[in-house]
Amino acid sequence: MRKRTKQTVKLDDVAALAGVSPSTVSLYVRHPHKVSEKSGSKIRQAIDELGYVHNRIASQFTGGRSHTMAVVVPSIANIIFGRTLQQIEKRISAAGYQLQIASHDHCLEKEEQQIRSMLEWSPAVIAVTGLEHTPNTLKLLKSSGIPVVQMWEVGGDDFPAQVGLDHFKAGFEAARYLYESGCSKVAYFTVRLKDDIRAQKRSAGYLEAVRQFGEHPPIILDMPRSDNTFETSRNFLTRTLVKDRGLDGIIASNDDIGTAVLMESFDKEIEIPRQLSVMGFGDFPLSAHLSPHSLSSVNLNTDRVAEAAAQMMLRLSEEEGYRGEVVDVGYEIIPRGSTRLLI
Amino acid sequence: MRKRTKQTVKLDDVAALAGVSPSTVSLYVRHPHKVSEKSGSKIRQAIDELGYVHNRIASQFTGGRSHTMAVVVPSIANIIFGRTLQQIEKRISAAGYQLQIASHDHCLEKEEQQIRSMLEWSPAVIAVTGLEHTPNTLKLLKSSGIPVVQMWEVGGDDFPAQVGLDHFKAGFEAARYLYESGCSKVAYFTVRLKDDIRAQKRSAGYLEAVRQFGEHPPIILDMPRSDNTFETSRNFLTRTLVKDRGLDGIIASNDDIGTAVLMESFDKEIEIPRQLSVMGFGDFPLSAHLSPHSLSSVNLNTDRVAEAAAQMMLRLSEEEGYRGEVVDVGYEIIPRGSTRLLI
DNA sequence: ATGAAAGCGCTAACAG
DNA sequence: CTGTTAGCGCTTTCAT
Repeated sequence: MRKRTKQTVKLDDVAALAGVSPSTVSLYVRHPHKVSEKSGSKIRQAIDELGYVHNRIASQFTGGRSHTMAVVVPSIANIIFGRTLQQIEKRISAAGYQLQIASHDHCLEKEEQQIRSMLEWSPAVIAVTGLEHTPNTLKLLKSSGIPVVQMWEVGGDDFPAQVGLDHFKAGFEAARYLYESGCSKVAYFTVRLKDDIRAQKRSAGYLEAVRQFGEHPPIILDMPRSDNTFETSRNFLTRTLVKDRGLDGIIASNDDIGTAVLMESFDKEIEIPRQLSVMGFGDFPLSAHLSPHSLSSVNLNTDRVAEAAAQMMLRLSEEEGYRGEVVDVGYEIIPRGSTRLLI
Repeated sequence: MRKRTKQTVKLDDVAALAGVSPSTVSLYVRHPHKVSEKSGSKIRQAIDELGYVHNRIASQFTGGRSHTMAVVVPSIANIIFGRTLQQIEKRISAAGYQLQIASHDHCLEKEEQQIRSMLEWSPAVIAVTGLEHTPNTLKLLKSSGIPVVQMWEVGGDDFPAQVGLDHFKAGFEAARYLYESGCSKVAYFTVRLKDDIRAQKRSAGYLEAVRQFGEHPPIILDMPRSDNTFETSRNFLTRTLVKDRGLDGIIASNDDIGTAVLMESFDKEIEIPRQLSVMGFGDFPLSAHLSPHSLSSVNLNTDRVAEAAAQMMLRLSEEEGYRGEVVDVGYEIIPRGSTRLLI
């Protein structure tokens, strides 16, 4: 870490040039309208002339108010989280906050580290993903006193502020839909089940549905991590169909997997949805526009999660006494061409 | 912004409990091995007992060294930028830096604001997207003295540190490929051309190719922004085919558009690639795995951009005197099922 | 290897 | 509305 050259222009310099006191300049920088127009214009001019840049580090240090917000997600590249981050960034930067982002690739130990680092910056609020964390993470969060928003799930009582949905129920309903639309043997396709807790919950919902509606043992296909989900998923489909004769329904843990299944089905001349019905999760932008068969999916209400999260983050930061709330954004099964109509 | 309660436990408290001086604790926190094992263990114990959290704000304020890095991109949700951010985050957080992200949706004025905000935190390095910026942005960057990495393009002499590729050439070559593989009338499909500078450059390359190889006026289809690129692109394809009879090649400004074109072609029973050839940009993960026709695309070497950018950011921060370099990652045309083979 | 002292640049009372 | 004063919590010489 190279040492920054000591800041050249500081607030005092501006004050000197403008012929006012430093505190007036400080006030102007933060609340321009609380300063008389006369002083204001002199200060503005001095700032321009000197090229002064407000030093937020010093400001936050002294003032004790935080102007950053932190978000910790499993992955930035994942389309779901990416969209969420995008919306959150937009909202909070408009409110004058800087966004800090960290990811942990579904590793709870790494998450703990990342959260620990975040807390060292004392952000105004921190948003985390999911209900499950290491005991230490929970303790850190609690003792930091920094408000926390939990995103993507609802439940438990570790987080007074949360916005998400019940992944178990979503998984259950997706599978139920397939059975009720005439499938008799439904499998669950997923990647890295061991790591992805929400995928686990959805698959647990699937298991429950198999128990209630299926007359076959559960079939969970847990694919290894890979550079390309589409490729892996395509490969696994064919193998599974050989191994599990009579399979006529697939729940895909996300729409990428579902899309891959559809592509492979086309090549293998599997008739969708009669011979094989496919239901994804996430309702990705492409899903509705696939041909020849659009992909049925469970809409996880990404936008509502992002919006509610951003809103809560802002309120938690600015509203004294507000503790947050539990927002269940729900989910909706969106039947499309890859599944049969309900009977 | 709610005021943080004054930090409970501070370095001095740890020092008192451990029975050493504050400066020893300070040293320990930053370089544990520079403190004797005896003092070290006492300090470690005191930290645990008190639940001390190192105050990075104060640390950075005093020390003048920055432990954050900033990245400014048009969009976080965009798959290309998302993947880049993911990789950068991983690399720099491993090196002990915190990542700050801002986006501006291709609006250069907003970019200026975002960069201005970023600079107020005096990050160790700032990474920006593209060569074009407002004059003010350039001035800000320059006068800040903070090292800058420009990503996604190469050229000009505003940035000594840059990693990217020549979008004009990529656009030119993509179009040339179509002509050489037998197309006689090639159109360019894009979204929000007015805003996306790199898409403009690619389209300019297309224009040049039309001039050289085409015997038809250029056809640029600039679609309005929309919630769903796939939907819009599908709609526009059909209309264009009606209007521009004889169209037998399409360059899509990104693979999402290319994918949509393929989907629509299937529904409209357009024969790919004989009747219509399609070439995308970006080589998105799905493109190779589309059926019945995989999507030919121009690989923009996202991973290399991310890696080189991260590496340069780290070096610029830590290596005295290093000014960065220009890395042209190039691009590769990847012929697949949606284009004919070269003759 | 460790300690004492001197700020870093700004904001927060308070007084005027 | 503006100025004065006193730190915020840490790092950094420079001694020891």
